[in-house]
Amino acid sequence: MEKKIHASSFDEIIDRHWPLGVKKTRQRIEIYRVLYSAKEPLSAAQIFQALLDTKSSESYAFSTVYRNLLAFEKAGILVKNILSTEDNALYELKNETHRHYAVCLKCHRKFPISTCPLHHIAGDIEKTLPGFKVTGHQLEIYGYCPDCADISAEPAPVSLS
Amino acid sequence: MEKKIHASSFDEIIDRHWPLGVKKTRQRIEIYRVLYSAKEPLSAAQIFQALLDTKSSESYAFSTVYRNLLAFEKAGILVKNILSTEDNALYELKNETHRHYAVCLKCHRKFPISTCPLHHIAGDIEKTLPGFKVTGHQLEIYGYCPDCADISAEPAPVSLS
DNA sequence: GATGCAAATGCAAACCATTTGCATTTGCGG
DNA sequence: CCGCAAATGCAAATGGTTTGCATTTGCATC
Repeated sequence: MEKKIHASSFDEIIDRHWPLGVKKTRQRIEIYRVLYSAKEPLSAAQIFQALLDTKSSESYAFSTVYRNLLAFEKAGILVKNILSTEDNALYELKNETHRHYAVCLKCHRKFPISTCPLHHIAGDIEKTLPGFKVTGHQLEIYGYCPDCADISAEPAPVSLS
Repeated sequence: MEKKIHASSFDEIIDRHWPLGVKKTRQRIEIYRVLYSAKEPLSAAQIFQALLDTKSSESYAFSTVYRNLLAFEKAGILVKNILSTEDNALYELKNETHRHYAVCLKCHRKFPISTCPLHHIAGDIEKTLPGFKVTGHQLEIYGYCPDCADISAEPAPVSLS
């Protein structure tokens, strides 16, 4: 595009990624901004809080956050995760590289892992479930992160798997 | 009561699998029985209903089901799953072989798949997150089962991944 | 067997993330 | 600049899960 002397970074990003058929509102843009700058999946509450923090002068409703997360999900630019360790859903933009996380059962931090094992199972599914059309998947690894593994006083591991 | 000659199958199973330190109550045994005879992960509501169906003469409280599912989980004989497609948790006994499921986004049926890809990633995690102690994992495949894939009128796929 | 006490149960109310109804505002095509 | 469908804010509803408390029950002990 002819643009660009240095041209605004975020507006361009928005323009490049904004899903077709989704109306651009102030609230949606801010929610997108929060998600975009997040380093890990966020809960609706975290997103709502972030909105208040950065633009405390403007108003936001919790329901708007939920409705727009759903809109983003339907538009295909967002993934909703539900982890066994959390009692609420986590949301993450989908544009960039596909990732899974290792979740610490103690501190609840999420560490991205680089590999995705879908290829390894795809063939098997073809065989075991002929006709099943795979559209997505979810994987989490549970355990204890280096920081929490040391302190051996682990409270009732509740080992999954 | 006096033992049988033919020694009942289920009592033996119970005895063999019952976790140490968990008090045996009528309700817990019945909950175990329901889980044991289930062919797929069940919700708390399904378990509760099954209790009423089989032993309608006796009383059961919803809270007892939840409390005992938690007790079983802590005792390490049960896994709690939260799928993105369901709005409630699903529970499954852990004794038998470790399994994952392919979940149909339309009819919500769960089809067990035979492979578990953990081995494939274990090495990678060692490398990427040295010191992370893996204790478990969760994986689901989403898509459309043969029955639902045919009927092409798929409502808003909401593709995960 | 009978007894006692901690643990388990039933019931109802509390919780809390998420959803929904409705009146008002806003984006955006004409 | 207008008009209307779509989006928002607010508050109330929803629904799965948890919790407080009085009562019952498993089980170890006598």
